[in-house]
Amino acid sequence: MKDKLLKLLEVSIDSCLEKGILKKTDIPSIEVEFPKEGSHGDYASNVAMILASSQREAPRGIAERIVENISDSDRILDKIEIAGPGFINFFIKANVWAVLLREVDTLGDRYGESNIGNGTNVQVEFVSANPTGPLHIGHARGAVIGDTVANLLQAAGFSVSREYYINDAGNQMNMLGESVYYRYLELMGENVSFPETCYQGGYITELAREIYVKCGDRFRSDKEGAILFMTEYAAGSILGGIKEDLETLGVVFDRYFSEKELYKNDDVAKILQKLREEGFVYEEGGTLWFNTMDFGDEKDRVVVRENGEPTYFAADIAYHRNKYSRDFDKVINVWGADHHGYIPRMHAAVMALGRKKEDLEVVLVQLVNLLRNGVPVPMSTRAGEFVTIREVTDEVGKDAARYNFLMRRSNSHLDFDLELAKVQSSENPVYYVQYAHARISSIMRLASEQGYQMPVYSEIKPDLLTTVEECELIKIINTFPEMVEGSARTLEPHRIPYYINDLASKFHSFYNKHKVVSDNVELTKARLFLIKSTGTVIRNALRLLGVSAPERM
RNA sequence: GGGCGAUUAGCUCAGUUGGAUAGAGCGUUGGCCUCCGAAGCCAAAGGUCGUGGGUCCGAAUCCCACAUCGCCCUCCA
Repeated sequence: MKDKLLKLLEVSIDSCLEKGILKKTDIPSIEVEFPKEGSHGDYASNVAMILASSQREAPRGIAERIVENISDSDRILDKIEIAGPGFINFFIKANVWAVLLREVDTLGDRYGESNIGNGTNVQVEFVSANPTGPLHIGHARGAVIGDTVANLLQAAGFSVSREYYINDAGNQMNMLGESVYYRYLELMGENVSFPETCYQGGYITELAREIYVKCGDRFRSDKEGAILFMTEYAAGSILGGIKEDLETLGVVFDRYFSEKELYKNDDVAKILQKLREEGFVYEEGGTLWFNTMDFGDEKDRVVVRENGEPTYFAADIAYHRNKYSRDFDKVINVWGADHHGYIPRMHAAVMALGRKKEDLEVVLVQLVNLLRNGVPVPMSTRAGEFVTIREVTDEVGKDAARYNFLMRRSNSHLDFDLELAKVQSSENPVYYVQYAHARISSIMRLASEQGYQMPVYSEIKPDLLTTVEECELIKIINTFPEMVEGSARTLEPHRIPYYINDLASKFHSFYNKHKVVSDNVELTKARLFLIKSTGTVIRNALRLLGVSAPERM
């Protein structure tokens, strides 16, 4: 509908130019938007006001001429008004709205998809937590946002791959092995003082016990061998647990990429050599520096330490080079907001690799404040006190967990209240939209008991859907594709929950005002078609969020 | 001290990238089930968009300064 109006305006302006009633200046891109106020029409355009400065003329006069030259050949317009400083307000005839539903019917499950991605290969890297402990609530938010961003991009026509980068090569891995080793010694009755720098969580002791049961005291006097083995064992076991936990959230990756591989294949050494050859790095004080300041970073960054070991950053450069070598046109990283300081250096790296800055986009996810009945739940990774993803999903369920993570802009702090999230009432927004879907299903069940088949578009009389509530519902259904598109383009999944909430609200209003199944057969068919379309959109939207659309609840 | 982000109704938050009288949910108050699911609907009350300047026909949105809060300023990951 928007496109049609844009076309009308374009044609009109063109003919004004031909007739010479408008000066041939730069014509800006025309915009049509939804006015908030009902009396301002169904759509409004501000072209006249934008043209005002270049035409050197009052906007209202320009608007008048544009309106006079609009030829509404399809006869969709009820009237056009010029209002305020120079807005052109369009009023659409009530009986043309339902025509828009045809598209929902023909596309079905695919309604909402677009092709702005045009098959571009995109990789979304997210979670990427160290395999040194179970995932906590903050990781869960990143996981759900990353997964949903991937869904959105897919729907927008990108070819998407989900990847988890396993930091299994640094110091923290030795620390993990050591932690298990000390617990292991404790189990055998040795008097050891457990270092403060080690991982304190109870899962470490459990791993030690497992190893003790399987291997006995074999490692008692072989500290080096023990740590090597236990690091490997613990990392594998913890990663396994992470994968299981992610699955309870509905998050599945296409690939897990190990940092160790980068060293094994000499990728880190190779990229350092390449940077050296191309003059992006220099030596100073026994360390190797990357000149990231040349790319806008606030200081240069170390890539090889004084002790000869490459930094995490060096591995990350190698990793990103690897990504681009796999033909990803674009790479999206979902990071915790505490890493925002790393964006400039990563962009520098990407540019040094000969890529455009835009080929790497970073989505920042703010920390989660976990509450129970409004009271903060204390968490400290170091002390091993935290609520894991598993505990959250067990308690509140996948749907409520995901929806709560997705409701807010990812770049703002989130209060996640365990009690609120599992309450099955109006305080909890998930149920509001799911309820709308269940209600639609219920009406359709009733209708089919009375012998109605679910109608397709060609079987209904769209002219019958003309009440305010019906038109409002159709209008919002019609904006779903552009909503998905915008959400994908800006990498802002939170727009979708807001949209569905609106949609559900419009549906409920319609439901409370009008009867779907009535004595009037034609009207019943038309309305059944309307709620069927509504259900399709709710289902499609919830699918993007990874939330189920129940038929009963 | 420097950088980034935030500041919108009592609370939690949106605000379509500069548009008309700033919105939603929760909470509060009052209505709506002999009738397709009341986990719902309708209505009311509630605002100096942190403060002060500036740009613009027009600012919650863009620019500058200040205030408060958070995060980051490792040769840790």
